[in-house]
Amino acid sequence: MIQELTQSYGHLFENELLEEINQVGTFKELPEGFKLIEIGEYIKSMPLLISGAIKVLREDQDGDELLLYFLERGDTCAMTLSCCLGQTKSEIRAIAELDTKLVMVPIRKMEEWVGKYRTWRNFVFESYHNRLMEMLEAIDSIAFMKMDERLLKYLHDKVKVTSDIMVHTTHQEIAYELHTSRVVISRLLKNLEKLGKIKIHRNKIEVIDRH
Amino acid sequence: MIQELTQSYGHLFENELLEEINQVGTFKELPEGFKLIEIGEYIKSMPLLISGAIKVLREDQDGDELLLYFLERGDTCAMTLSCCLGQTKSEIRAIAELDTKLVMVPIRKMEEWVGKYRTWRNFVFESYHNRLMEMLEAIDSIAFMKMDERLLKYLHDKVKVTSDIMVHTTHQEIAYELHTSRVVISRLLKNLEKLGKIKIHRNKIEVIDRH
DNA sequence: AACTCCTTGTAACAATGGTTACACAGGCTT
DNA sequence: AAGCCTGTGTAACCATTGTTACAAGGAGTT
Repeated sequence: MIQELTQSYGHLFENELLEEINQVGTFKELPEGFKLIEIGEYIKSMPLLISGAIKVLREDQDGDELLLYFLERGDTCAMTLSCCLGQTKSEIRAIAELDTKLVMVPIRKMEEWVGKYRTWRNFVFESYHNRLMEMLEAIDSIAFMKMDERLLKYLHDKVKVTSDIMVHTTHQEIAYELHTSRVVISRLLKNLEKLGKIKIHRNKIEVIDRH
Repeated sequence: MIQELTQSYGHLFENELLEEINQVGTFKELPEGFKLIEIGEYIKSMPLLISGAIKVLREDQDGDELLLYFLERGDTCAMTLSCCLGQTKSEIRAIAELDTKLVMVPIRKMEEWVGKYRTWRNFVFESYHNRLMEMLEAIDSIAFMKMDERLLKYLHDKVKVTSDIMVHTTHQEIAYELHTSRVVISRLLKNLEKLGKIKIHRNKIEVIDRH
């Protein structure tokens, strides 16, 4: 696992820290769709992403979902981190968006390293920063954008995360993640198709106007 | 200033740290309405709240606003912190909601203390945690609640922050902070009044059904 | 009292998004 | 081919929110 760690985190951490991570961390490969964290669960370790992507979702009391953001290579989940330190339950759900490789690090070590390694500390702070910025972006989308814009942004984001202009999703799934109904998504997708921004296929959408 | 610091932060920090804060920090009293931070500004110091409250707002390109959350005694602004460490511009606007006392601490010190004081480190992490949770709450409100629920929540939050069941605000101001129009707010307030949850006065709203 | 400014009330209408209901198409199994 | 399941298209309708326009009230000033 050490070479994969070095590849993704070598520019951030010194060898000593990489070595420690290698020793206490557990390497995992998750298939697409695998649920890492469920709302209400206690969390015992923290993921360091090597490859693939994780989507982070919020849910309300009625079970309505909303996509918050994606984690990619070099990211960690500050929300997890936050919950760990506070010993609180997870407020979010995390699901592998793609086949994903990552290293799970026990919380205890994580705290120890914050005191021990400056680079780790910076990494943790930067992670918090990134997550805050992504939350802001999520808020912007919901608060200021209309559904058709949100939909297009959603598709572009998916294209970026998966590196594939074909978004393999059903209208119903999109509806869940944007917290709206399938009918609305079908309607708006049809419009986007008329505008030449996408092409609708069965079980997948081709994004044409990426930018 | 040391006694005010001790009062608000004595249970968190050791005397040595309190002493340091006392030496490098600047004590400030801000009148209600004072703008601490504007979007796009660079930030050079970090606020530690002693008393009063700060409201934190987000704005989109068209100048439309949205209230994110309040900071109160014992809080600091993780967003500020985040921007400091990353040397990026502020993504938010911060305005004194009440007459407010606080201590401004230069960034440099702040970073130094993260390495030096365990208690400070914990404080900073906890602050990040709290801010993330408040962002989640904001997202929940916008994504899952209808405008009348959001309005009632807004009023209850104001009551809590100001410790006053009279909310001294115009309908227009509320409309700005919830990112809707004055007419909508007037309409929904009238409804809430009919339901006996509030009483509408000129320039202020009496919240009856607090819980 | 007359005037002015700010705030609130209200009606009428438009736009967006949510709901229900149903038809139909594609792909798979039997 | 017949049957089935899932996914998509579409119409009709409703609810919520946003917009425009105007009336009127409260408070202070002249």
